[in-house]
Amino acid sequence: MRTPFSMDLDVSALKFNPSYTFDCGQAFRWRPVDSQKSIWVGAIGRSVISVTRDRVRIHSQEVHAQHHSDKVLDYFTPEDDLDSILERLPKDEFLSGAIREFPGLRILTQDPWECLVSFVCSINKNIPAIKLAIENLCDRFGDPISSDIGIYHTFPSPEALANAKQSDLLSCKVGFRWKYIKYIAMKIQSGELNLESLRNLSYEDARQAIVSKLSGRTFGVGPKVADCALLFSLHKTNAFPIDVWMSRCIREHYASMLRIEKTVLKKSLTPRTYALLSGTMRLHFGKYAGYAQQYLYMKTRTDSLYSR
DNA sequence: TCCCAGGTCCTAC
DNA sequence: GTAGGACCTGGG
Repeated sequence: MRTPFSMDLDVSALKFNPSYTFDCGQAFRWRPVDSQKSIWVGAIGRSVISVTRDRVRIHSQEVHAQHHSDKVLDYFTPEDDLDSILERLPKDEFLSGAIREFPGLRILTQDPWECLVSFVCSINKNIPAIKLAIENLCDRFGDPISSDIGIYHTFPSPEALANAKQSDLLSCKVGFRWKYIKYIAMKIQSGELNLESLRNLSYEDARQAIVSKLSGRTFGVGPKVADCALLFSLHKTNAFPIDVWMSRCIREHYASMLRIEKTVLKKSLTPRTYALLSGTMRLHFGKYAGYAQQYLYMKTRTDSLYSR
């Protein structure tokens, strides 16, 4: 019987808000464990993690978890100085409101494989259903990790999903996405696509590498899913994913400012339209466009909930 | 019971 | 190039 091990990291300097950061749709496995949403629990790599505003606690039965502490800290993107990033963004009334409303929203640096598969699961699903499917995959195909606060599961390895049977994937409620997940897992397992190797590439080059390997026939990685993986795991901060919410946001707040023809926004989001909108927003917001996107996303969604 | 969901693929023009 | 439909399934 191994002794439960835990250690704390002080993250007060990051000035981050767990609720906004974990609930803004960039990650799907974090859960609040109290009604005030002040403590959140999830897994990073092979460690169970609990998080508050000021500290990150690593719970483990594996002593080598000590060596994970750097990796755990990296997940919270400590190199990003939130104040100066937000300061640098070109302000308008809507973005300023979003930043005031959601202080401490940070962009995480997730595992790229986990992030990519998670966003493939997001295709044509609502957020509760996305969370359910991902949790099912982890329970079914991940490794159990025990801790003093309970048993969790790692995110499945590429090998586990590459070798998974169709029926077992379907039992996780991933639906038609099962074949996308399996094919992507096979590409990673074979080494044909190495996501980690894209870390040092520019946004454009990393994007090209993903799209050339995974876009098109049966792979399920279109421009939106690719941009989410680039922003939320490979930390290409100039990526600007366009989804239905962002289309609405642009139509209502940026179309006239950025001289985007309204007819463009009425049409279905073709690859060309996507490239035009995303490119315009990247040009406008610059190096940290992805941060702007997250704040705008939160604000647009929240405003919509209140106006229902 | 029916519609919709942080999209993508396929087919027909 | 692009519009229109299909797609698994759970939530509202």
